[in-house]
Amino acid sequence: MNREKLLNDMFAAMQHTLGSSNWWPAESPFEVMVGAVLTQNTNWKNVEKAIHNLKNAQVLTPEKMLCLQQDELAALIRPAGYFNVKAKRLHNLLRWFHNASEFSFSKLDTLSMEELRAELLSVNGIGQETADSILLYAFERPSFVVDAYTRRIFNRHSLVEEDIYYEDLRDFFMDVLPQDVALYNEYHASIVRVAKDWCLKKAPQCESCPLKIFLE
DNA sequence: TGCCAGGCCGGGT
DNA sequence: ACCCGGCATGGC
Repeated sequence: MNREKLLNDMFAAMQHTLGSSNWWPAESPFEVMVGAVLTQNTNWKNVEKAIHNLKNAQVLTPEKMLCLQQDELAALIRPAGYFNVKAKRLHNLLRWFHNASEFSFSKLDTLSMEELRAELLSVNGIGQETADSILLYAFERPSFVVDAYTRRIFNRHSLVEEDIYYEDLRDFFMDVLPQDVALYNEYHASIVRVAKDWCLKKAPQCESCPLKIFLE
């Protein structure tokens, strides 16, 4: 099979049906970073409530958030679940951000994408998906984000093994797609929308799914 | 009502 | 190299 053509065709089909997704609704790169941690294994609706609380308390800035006690931060992000671990993880991330660049996104421009990725992964609580989400949606680096939906959908289409490693699944896309931030942004967003709007329905709407024609 | 959501870590084998 | 329990709320 020609993986490059297949991935391009699947993307075109999703775009045709969905249009553009305008994804990761956030008012700033910093809000993206925070949301990336808060959404770990958590419904986005709950994350929105937590972010609302942070804005309401006027602490959605790196300086103020790092000044909060962990239990104060935890109380604010309570609706997002796992609030104690997430408060720790946010503080870990913020301490790194301060040490690495004094809370400046642009100061990290000198790092290569893989260097920056390794830095993020060194933070306790930042795993591969969270790191790639931050790279793509906050730093606007071309790092393809894969998640449980990506694995499920591409496995169902017999394109990858069900237990493929995160890194290998990421390479499955990055080895053939151009290193393009807008493309990766939209590709990941489209996969999530297909999963939610077709696959995860109580009665899956496979007949009308934009990816249907790519099933063997 | 119970099940699950845009994971990750630490400890065990 | 895997496997598993813990972490926790709100929506359906």
